[in-house]
Amino acid sequence: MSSFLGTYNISLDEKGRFNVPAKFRGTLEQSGPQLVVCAMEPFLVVFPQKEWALNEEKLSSLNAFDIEDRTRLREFYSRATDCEMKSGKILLPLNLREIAGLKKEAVLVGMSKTFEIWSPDRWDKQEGG
Amino acid sequence: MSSFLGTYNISLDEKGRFNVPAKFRGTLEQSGPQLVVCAMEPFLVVFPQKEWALNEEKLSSLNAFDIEDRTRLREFYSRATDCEMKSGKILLPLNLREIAGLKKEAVLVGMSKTFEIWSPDRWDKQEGG
DNA sequence: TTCTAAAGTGTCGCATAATGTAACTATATG
DNA sequence: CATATAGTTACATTATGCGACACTTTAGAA
Repeated sequence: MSSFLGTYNISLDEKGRFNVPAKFRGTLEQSGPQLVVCAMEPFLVVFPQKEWALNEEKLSSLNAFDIEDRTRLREFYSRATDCEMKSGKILLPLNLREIAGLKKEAVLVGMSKTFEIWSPDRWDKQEGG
Repeated sequence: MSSFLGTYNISLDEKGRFNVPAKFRGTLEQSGPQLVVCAMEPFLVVFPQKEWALNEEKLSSLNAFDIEDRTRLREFYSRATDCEMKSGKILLPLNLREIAGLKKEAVLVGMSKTFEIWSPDRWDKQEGG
């Protein structure tokens, strides 16, 4: 077990926090409350700490002194935020909510090792299309 | 979690200091308050002491008798300044502020092991483009 | 040296944002 | 229905960012 599966409709409070669904909570707690949220264009991706570390390893092959490589690294890191689950909740920073077009409602989508956060209308669009 | 992530809008005081965001502060404190700030053309890069040392190692593989290598080394070292975080703040020397076009506002961009400092307009330009 | 201006440093308080707690509502389970 | 669990809202508490100000140090001129 312990992988993120399924789709959940959740709501954000006025500060941008949401309750982690009970089934996700168990999976998250296995790797500690630390996690990284990263904007990937139309949606957000939540990485548990370990999973993020694996990603960083892949990125470490890029050369920080090469302009193009550095730009790619920047795109990735600049839109990431480390946060943690506290009292069963995760706070999404304002800038990430804006990038993802999140207001009051959101859709969580399990992706096995990670899960995604969509705005409901974007989700419906890509579901329908 | 000890890596620099995310984007922060910060402001410089009249002396050119800025408050290090709380999340960066923890990461910085792990390697001591000592750090090196280095100009990399349109922006500045802040290296914690340890990370700077690793970089020096890499650069030491360059050949000091090769003109091009030597030029790269010179570019790198000549525009670096060592400074430190004091009372949670970092003072950016005037010459570096001028190189980066910094006035009152700035954008901090996490790059995992280091972070960058941009002037807001340059940052918007490279984001949009 | 002494004076003066400029640059660097520490601290405090306020406004705002982040966080924890608890109460309340909804949904599921038997 | 009664109970338990999950989800939501609201409010109290705490932390953070930032400006203001005072003090210290440095550098140069007289």
